[in-house]
Amino acid sequence: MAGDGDVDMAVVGKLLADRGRCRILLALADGRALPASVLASEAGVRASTASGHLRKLAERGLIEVLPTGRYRYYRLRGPEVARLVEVIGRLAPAQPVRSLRAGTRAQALRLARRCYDHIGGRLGVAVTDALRERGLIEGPDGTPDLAAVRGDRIAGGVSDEADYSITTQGHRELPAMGVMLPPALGAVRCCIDWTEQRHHIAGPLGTAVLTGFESAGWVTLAPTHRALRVNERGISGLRDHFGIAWPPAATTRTREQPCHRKGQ
Amino acid sequence: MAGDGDVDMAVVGKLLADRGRCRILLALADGRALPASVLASEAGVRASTASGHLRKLAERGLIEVLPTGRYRYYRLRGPEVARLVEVIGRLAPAQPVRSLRAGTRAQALRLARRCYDHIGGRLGVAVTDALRERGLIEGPDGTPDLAAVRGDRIAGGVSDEADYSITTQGHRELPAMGVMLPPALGAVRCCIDWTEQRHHIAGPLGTAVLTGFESAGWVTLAPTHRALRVNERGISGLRDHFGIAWPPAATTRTREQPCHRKGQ
DNA sequence: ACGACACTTCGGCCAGCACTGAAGTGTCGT
DNA sequence: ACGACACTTCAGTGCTGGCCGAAGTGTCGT
Repeated sequence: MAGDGDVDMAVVGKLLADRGRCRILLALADGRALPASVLASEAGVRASTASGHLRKLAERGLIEVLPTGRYRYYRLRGPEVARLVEVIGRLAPAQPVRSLRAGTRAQALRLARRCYDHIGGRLGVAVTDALRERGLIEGPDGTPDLAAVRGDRIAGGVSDEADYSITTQGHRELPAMGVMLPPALGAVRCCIDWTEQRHHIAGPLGTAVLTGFESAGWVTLAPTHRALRVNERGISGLRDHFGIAWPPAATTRTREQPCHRKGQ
Repeated sequence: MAGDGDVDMAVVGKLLADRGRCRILLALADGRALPASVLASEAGVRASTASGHLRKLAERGLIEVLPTGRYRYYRLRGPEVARLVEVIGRLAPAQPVRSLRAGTRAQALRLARRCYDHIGGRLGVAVTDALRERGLIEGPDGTPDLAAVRGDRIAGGVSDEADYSITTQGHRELPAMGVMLPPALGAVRCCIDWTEQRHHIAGPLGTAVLTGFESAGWVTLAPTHRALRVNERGISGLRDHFGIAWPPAATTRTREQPCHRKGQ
């Protein structure tokens, strides 16, 4: 009687129940394709174990494989998987930082990272803020950043997504700023950054911004992980076109995981 | 070195790795609060087992408890959890139907169900179609239903969400149709129905439509599960105001799970 | 042709966890 | 005050599944 004919979420849940597999998905969350050996070291397990993980993930359609010579490159299978990673990330606690390297790496990720097809971290939020301040995009009825206003906890009821839209001014000025707008572009999807707890642009506009930045040579993806590095040209570009001072002043201390305190 | 300081998705994944717990979440997916005993039978386990599940889910902030006398009502904690259920549901396969009761129940769910704060199933899609055909909402650059056009598989690259917006005509006519528009309403979030593989309205407008239907007494929630039943008044209301013939002609056969065929 | 390399499959080991019945706590009806 | 009821905690049991090393397959460099 119970749950028959319903959807069996547990088969996907089991895939997400292992730390190693989650690390693999997280490593792929920037949209790149990575070989099995890299994913094994990313997951912190031997090649044989990682191979089993990858097989299971591929069987369920969460990732796909691109065989290339003796390497086998894996990548996320479609944007819905990236969304799944994002949504779970918002509900999950942070892992404790156990080494200096991990600390600097975590900080780099907090600063700027690639989320499948758009920019996350402080840079993503800063760009979103800049676009709004300059009137290129606007929220529903022109409200400021909802999440920032409320400053809520994750479980506390922050509207999970807000829908901004591009203003006529945005349509006019954005192409000049290196952001090529795709022809069919209605509203702007925004999701909440799990490090910043603020809205940042995603969706088609987010993709356009990221590709614009990349083709202008402003940002480059770190070789081993999904952190984005802003180079000299990017720093001046952000300043001149967006009014963003980068890197940001280190006013915000490394804010620890704001999530669920245990036991009610 | 691996994954430190990153987000630990596995702790959430472990919660989703059990069929019983998933059934609990699914039972709560309509936004209601249910007592532990009901959730136990829904999950197909003894009360003691269910109690353990509920404790774990509550500890991680996925659900919250409302103690009322000797009953303890549980409900999802916030819309992000409902989103998580939706997102996973789209990637998960259907459970096999093992009984006649389960079959009719599954069919009722496919027909119309409540998804936390909006309508899903064929009814949700039908309403969305009706609103678009009558010019009350429109997609980016007025495209028809993207998912319907492509007819794609889940993993095949259907845009996971599209953003529609309300037309001026919609702002004028919707209130007369019993749909009270909230003041701040920019774009319309749409998500893809996991039974219909088509867009249906969610977000604020979805909530407004559902509450409009409910307060007009058109639909009622089934007592034991999240299926929505359309009564006489609802049938005529849907016909007169939306041009929807309900119940729909049974042209579309019970389409089986369209998901991942195993092994590439 | 040879070894080095990337990756997979297989067998065995061990930990974690879902499940239950029984016992305990708090609440409701009479 | 008493039993019925909703729910929780606890101790014991059994299975699922992650992990590794060793061995096997296919690919690349020289």
